[in-house]
Amino acid sequence: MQGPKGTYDVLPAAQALREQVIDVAAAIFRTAAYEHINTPAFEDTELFVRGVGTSSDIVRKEMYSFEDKGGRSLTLKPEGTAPVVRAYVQHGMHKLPQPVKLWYLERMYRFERPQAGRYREHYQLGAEAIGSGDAALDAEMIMMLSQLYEVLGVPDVELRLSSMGDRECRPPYLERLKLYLEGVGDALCRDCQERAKLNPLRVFDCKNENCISLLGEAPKLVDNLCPSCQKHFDEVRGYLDLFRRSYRVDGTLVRGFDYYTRTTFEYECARLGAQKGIGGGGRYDNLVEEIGGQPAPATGFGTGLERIVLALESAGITPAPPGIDVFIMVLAEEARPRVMQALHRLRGLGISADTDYAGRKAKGQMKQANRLNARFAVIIGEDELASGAATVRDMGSGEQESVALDGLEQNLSERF
RNA sequence: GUGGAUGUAGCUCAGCCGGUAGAGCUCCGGAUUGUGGAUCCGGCGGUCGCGGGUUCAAGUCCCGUCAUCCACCCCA
Repeated sequence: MQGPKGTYDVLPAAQALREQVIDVAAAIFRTAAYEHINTPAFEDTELFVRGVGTSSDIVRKEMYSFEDKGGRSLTLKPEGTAPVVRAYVQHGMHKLPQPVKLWYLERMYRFERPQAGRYREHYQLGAEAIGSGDAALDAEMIMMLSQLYEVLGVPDVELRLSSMGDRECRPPYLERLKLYLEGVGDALCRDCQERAKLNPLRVFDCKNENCISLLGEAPKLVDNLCPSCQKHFDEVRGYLDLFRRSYRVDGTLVRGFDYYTRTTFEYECARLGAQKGIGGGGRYDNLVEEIGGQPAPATGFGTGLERIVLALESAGITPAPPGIDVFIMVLAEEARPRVMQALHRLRGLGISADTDYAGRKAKGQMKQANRLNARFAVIIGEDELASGAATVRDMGSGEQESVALDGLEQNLSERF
C-alpha cells in the first residue's frame, strides 16, 4: 500500500522545520493584527466556479469535485481566498469594524501531475484583508510575506509586481490586446492561440521564445491603467519604496485566478527549479459581491508551506534536533513501578521524560538516552532500590551522582 | 493530459556476457555481569514495484501496467 499519488506523509524528522515556518508566520500575522480563521476542507463546487472563474485551469481541469450522498456537488478547496470570503459574507462580517483581517493555514487540493514542489495536497499559509480598498493594505500584504521570507532566511527571493486594472480599464485593454493578437495570428504557438481565445492575458505566461519576442511589443495592462487604478498602483509602489522593498514591475505577471483586480504580486525563489513561485496574491475588489455579499474591496495572499521548506533546505537551513529532559533507565523488573511513577510525576511537572519499553540491556538503554538527546539519564536498578538512591547522569559531561529516591522528581525539576 | 529518466533490505546503492541476491548506514546483541556519542565482531532484515512474454534458466532481455523523479501545461 502507498499513499495516494501526489500526497506525502510528514514524518517526525520533517516536522521541526515546518513548525518553525508556521510559528514565524503566526507571529507575523499576530503582530499585524490578523486573526486566525479555519474554513472547511470542502465547499460547494459553485463557490469556486464563481470565485476562481471558469476560464482558470483550476476550475476547468484541476478540481477534486465529488457528489455527496445528498446529491450535492462539493469540491476539496483548491485555494483559500474564496472560502474565507464566503465565511465573511455568511457571518455578516461586513458589520464588524473594517477591514476584517484574517489569516489561515489550510490544506489545498488540486488534481495536477506531481512534480518537484508540487503536490495534489499541499498546505498554504495565507492572509486576507476584506473591507478596504486602501493601497496601504496591499503594501501590508506584500511586506508581511517579505518579512516571513526574511526572518526564516529563504534565499534568493524576488518580487514581481503588476496591476490587473478594474472594470473600467480592463475591458478596453483586452480589446486592444485581442486586436494585437489577431494581428500576430498564426505566428504564435498553438497553446497561445488557444489562450488568445479563452483568456488572452494568459499568453504572457508562455515560455516559448518566439511567443515571448512577439509579445514584447504587445500592449501591457499595467501601461494602460485608468487614472484611479494608476493612482492606486503608484501608491503601492510608493509604500514599497518607503520600506525599501525591491521589486520589479512586470506587465507579463498573470495570476491563476480570474478574481484579481488592481494589485497583483508574486514572490519567486530562484533555488526551486520549475515550481519557483513560493507565494503571491493581490487585490480582489469584486469577489465579495460576486459571491453574494455587499460589495467590499479586499486584498490577500497565499504562500506554499512545502515550497518555503524546500527553499530553506536548499540553503542548508535545519533547525536544532529536538531533545528530551530525562531518560529513565530500568535495570531491574522490580524497579519498573518506581520508574513509571517518576515518569508520571516528571511529566506532570512539565519535564519531558521517557524510558525503555523494549527490554534493552543497560548499554542499549544508555544508547537510547543518547539517541533521544536526553539532558539526564536516571538509573534505577537493584542497587538503587537497595540503597534508596537513584543514579543521575549528566549526558553532556558524563558526571554521575546519587539522588535519594524520595526526592528524585523534586531534585530533577530544580535542574531545568 | 504530453515527454524523458528511474523502481533491488527501513535508508543510500552495487549486482558484468541471463546461471537462483550483496555492501554501507540504521536496528538488536557481543567484546565491556548495570553505563551513550569511538572501534571491532556477530545477528535480524528482500514477493528484486506489479503482471505477462522469451528462455533449460530472468534482478538482468521484451511488452504492458503502477509508482516516483524531472520537464511541459499550470500553479503554492
